[in-house]
Amino acid sequence: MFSKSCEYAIKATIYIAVQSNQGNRVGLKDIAREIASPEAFTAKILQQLSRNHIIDSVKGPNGGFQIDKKEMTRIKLSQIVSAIDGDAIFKGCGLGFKECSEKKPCPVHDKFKVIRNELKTMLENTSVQELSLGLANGLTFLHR
Amino acid sequence: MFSKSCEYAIKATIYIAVQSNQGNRVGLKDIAREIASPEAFTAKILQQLSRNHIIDSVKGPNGGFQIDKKEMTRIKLSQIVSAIDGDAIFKGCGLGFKECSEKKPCPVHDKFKVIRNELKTMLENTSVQELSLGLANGLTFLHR
DNA sequence: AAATTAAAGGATAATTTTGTCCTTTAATAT
DNA sequence: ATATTAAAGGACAAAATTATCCTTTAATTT
Repeated sequence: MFSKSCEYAIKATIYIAVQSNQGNRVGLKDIAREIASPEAFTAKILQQLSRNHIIDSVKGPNGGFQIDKKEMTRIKLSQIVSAIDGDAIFKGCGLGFKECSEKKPCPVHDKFKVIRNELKTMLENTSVQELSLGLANGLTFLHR
Repeated sequence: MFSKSCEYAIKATIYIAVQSNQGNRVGLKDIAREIASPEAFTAKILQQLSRNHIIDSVKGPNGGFQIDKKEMTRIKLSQIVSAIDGDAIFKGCGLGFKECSEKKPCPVHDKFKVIRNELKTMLENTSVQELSLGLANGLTFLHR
């Protein structure tokens, strides 16, 4: 569904959100350990998230990553997915056709459209804030 | 969403279905041309479909691929997807966790579950027969 | 200002997915 | 029986994704 990079991105963002809510800025090592991801690879992903203004990064001692509390409800899963995987999953054809539309649909177009739109809606309506709450409250988990 | 292999598999199966409904057995070259896929790569995929009893293959002169008409309504999209991509898309966690369950859910578990189940249901209830009709009737397309 | 800390970024490597080529096997037709 | 046809299968290659290592840049602390 999502690329590995995107999975890491979502996990990392949620973890950073939890920590930011507690007033903590977190470093790469911390994040990679917490979400069980390769450190250097995770660094690249965090860079992308930072460039896309999904997270903030601070260099130097006591540096690290954080998310502005006021922005946290604004950030939706869809933005993370778009930033890392692009928007093929929201807009793309189920069979990968470039030109697949209402007037020239592929065989699965109508059936696929329904699912794709529901996925899109779900991602657009799910905030990082919301997901971080479940994690902070111990209702959800980022590792086994 | 689906791998390239799986996209080819679905396209090929639908095309074979249309031809089988018209009493034609079709060869690899024909299929690859029609669905705009690399020939040798498509051959591998057709082998997998054949091994999984989704299509039948016949060697030698006038050989090729076909689908039993009586079986055609039985074959669902879900079987093609399972055969080629496995069942991660039906069962897997949205964030890729091995152990993600109701009692130990990942942060997106509840929201993702809904979409995944709808996708599963759609694929399980969509027959190749059904999709081949739209194509045969000129309502849907396998190329631009 | 100098030393230290941590992210940014470039280069490279491993793995997986996608794609190609060539030989073998099995069926049909002559 | 032999030749021909077309799928099956093995080995290999290219491309994309995932992952690692090392240097540079930008902060903070001393």
